[in-house]
Amino acid sequence: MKKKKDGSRYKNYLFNYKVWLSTITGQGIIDDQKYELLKLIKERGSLKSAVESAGISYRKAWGDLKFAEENLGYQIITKQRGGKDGGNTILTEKGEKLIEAYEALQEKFDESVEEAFREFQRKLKENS
Amino acid sequence: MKKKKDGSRYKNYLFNYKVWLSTITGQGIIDDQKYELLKLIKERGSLKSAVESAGISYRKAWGDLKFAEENLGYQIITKQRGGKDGGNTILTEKGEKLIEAYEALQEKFDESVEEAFREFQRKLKENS
DNA sequence: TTGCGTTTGGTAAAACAATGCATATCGATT
DNA sequence: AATCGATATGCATTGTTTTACCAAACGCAA
Repeated sequence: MKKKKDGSRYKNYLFNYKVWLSTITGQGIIDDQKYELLKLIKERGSLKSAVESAGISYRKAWGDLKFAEENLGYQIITKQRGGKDGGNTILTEKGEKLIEAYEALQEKFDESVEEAFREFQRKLKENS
Repeated sequence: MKKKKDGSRYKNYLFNYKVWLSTITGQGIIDDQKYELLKLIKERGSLKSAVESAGISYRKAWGDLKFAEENLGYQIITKQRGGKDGGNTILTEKGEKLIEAYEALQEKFDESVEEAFREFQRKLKENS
């Protein structure tokens, strides 16, 4: 337990949650990291640029996206090799829908998290 | 997309979520696995017996519990070495409170998950 | 037709996490 | 005091995940 400057106290830990899609065997398909990656692809137009901005390896991001598409059963990005800029990657309609839906999902969870956490804290302190 | 015997269709992926406590640097303190471990300790009275039942290594479970206590700032178990049975591990009051509160947390989340997932699916299919 | 920058994809290395093993400690019971 | 079974903990080994590196394919533009 630490004390902040304003005198209020807070536990030295954080409350976390995560929502994601996986295969039936548990391998991740879409999670927060991939959502961020897709957003970067959308705003930058290339996977290379996106991973550099996100600070993750191209190899992994590329493999993850491939795996995600294989398991979702549809394309979320369209990729082009060659051309004046060397190539590019953009989101498909479905890709856009996916990040929108995922975003809404996160928000929905966020709403209940605050309350759930408070209830958790309160329950912990019950007559102790 | 697969088709079930009754003709209904379902996506070939699962919806997952997880809630847990972590340090401010992201290291896990209490999650579902540790919750299960604590429940086993409660019903079996020893860490050794609990890990054998859970199928995880004693080394890790022991380290995890130590880390959890250090970061929560209080004891969740009391351990005894020696004695007629060689030793034992039981939950403290606070340990009991913790698993109760965590359980309630899970339940609270479970409630909203179903609905959130349905909404997610619906949103994905919007005019597509 | 050569160059450029990106996607594609294989593979080795590195980083990280979990397990196994060994050994010590403890304390009620015999 | 000797025993016994569980806790305590360091360290080597194994296992898994991520990164690094490389070479090739691609196609527009100069």
